[in-house]
Amino acid sequence: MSLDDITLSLHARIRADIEGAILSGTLRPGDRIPFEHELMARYGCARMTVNKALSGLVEAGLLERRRRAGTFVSRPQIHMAALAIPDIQAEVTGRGQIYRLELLSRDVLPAASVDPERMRPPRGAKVLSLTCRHLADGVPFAVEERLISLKAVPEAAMADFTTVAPGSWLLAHVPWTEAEHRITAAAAGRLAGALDVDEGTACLILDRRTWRGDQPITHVRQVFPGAGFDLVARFTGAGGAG
Amino acid sequence: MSLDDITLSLHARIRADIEGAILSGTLRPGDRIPFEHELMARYGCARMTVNKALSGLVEAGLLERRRRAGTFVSRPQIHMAALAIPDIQAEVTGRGQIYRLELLSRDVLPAASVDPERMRPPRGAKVLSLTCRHLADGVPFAVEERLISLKAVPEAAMADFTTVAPGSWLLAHVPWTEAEHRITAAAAGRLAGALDVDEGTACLILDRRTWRGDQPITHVRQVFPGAGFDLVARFTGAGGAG
DNA sequence: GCCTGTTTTATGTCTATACATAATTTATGT
DNA sequence: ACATAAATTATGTATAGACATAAAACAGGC
Repeated sequence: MSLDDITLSLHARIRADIEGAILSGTLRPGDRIPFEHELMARYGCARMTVNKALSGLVEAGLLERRRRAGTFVSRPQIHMAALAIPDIQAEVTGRGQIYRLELLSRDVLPAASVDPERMRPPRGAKVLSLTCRHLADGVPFAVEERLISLKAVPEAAMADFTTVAPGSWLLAHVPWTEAEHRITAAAAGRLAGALDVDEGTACLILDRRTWRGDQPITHVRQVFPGAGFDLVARFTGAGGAG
Repeated sequence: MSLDDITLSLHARIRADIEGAILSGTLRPGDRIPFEHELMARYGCARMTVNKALSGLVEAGLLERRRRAGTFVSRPQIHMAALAIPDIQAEVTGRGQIYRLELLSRDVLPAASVDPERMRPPRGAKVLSLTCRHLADGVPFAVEERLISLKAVPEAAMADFTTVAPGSWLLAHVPWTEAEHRITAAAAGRLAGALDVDEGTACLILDRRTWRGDQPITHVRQVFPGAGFDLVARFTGAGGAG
């Protein structure tokens, strides 16, 4: 037990001890950890206290429990990395740069004319189609082409997207239940002009789709010029060092 | 309460009810959920049972609790997407294609000659440098350039990387405690030949670094030709639909 | 108004106990 | 030997109570 643990509650301390042993490699995937009654004796507490600590670690995916057999350190097969994809405005501001938004186009389309690859709005629905440019310190940072289902988000028809980025607006107004991200690389192509780069420049493309139940909410394709923008994810956890 | 809940334990049912209300949008970010004593009365159970259900949802990030104020639906500021970055061999095999590995080069370098941008091995350590090509049905799928610290993983010096991909081998043998992923787009450049594409072709570049404590384990740069490879993440959760 | 304590209240943590359940081990009958 | 039943055991779930603690609400004094 380390000195700075004195402020932690007992169950948090039990949890931290086991988590530490897993993260340091003392406990390895597949290892059995002490039985609840052993931990109970070691920490001099009730079983519920131990149980709460272990339940938290199960929830976090670090432990697995098998009745009659005991509690084991998880063996993470597929490695899940947490990748933060924040709002572009927040990203730019967070870098200490000045954010500016430009609305390049705004149209309301009938559902039938929407590319079903991008969104499948319900029959008869109207869809708001937006093209925006995000600038950081005056330099093009990303261009986005977005569809918003006005059936799912009727308020979007009234929103002023010349000052608030559609992404930020939706983030604050509309909850989703399902989402899909797709990350690809491609040449800048027809958006090269808006990004101030050459047509052949390699760009990072982020497709994001969200739903609420069965109903599509939005689809956005954000194009970042290859240089200057990375998606970075740093995290702590346990797994095989692939 | 739905009919298929009859098999769930009470705390799981409370949890499912609240989770459902959040995911369906009935409960929105920032909303207060009923107090523990109210849920206790509603479900006719002890407070610990309610508490366990809510604790799980806090752990999962769906709820936030404030003493004296109550329990609230979380307002996810930064949107975290779970992105699965599995082992390439598993990825190819999972697509129903035949995986083949080619080891293009293998060298042991002194720490001093390693680009510190890629890895900062401890003084005097030796580093294994590998270049591999991954093929799916005979077609180049990715090329990787990898460094492995032999100080951290001495067994790697003996491993046969002509049959097992270094990523798969490390995944199975070495636990990490910290990792960093970086995703960029760039032109194929000098690796174009190995990928059978044109030099200017846009490629997706995945940099992955892992540590165990302070000690670096591996750095790998995997280059995927833009066409044919996407990183896709599909998930369920709750948040603003940005 | 503004800055204090004081009270209230919802969550935080913990106990000691009870019975349920699933899986393993041991015993038993044929 | 083998299938079957019984005992064992670790986790799963739940209870009813207790005291701690942080934050909001309220009061009183300046």
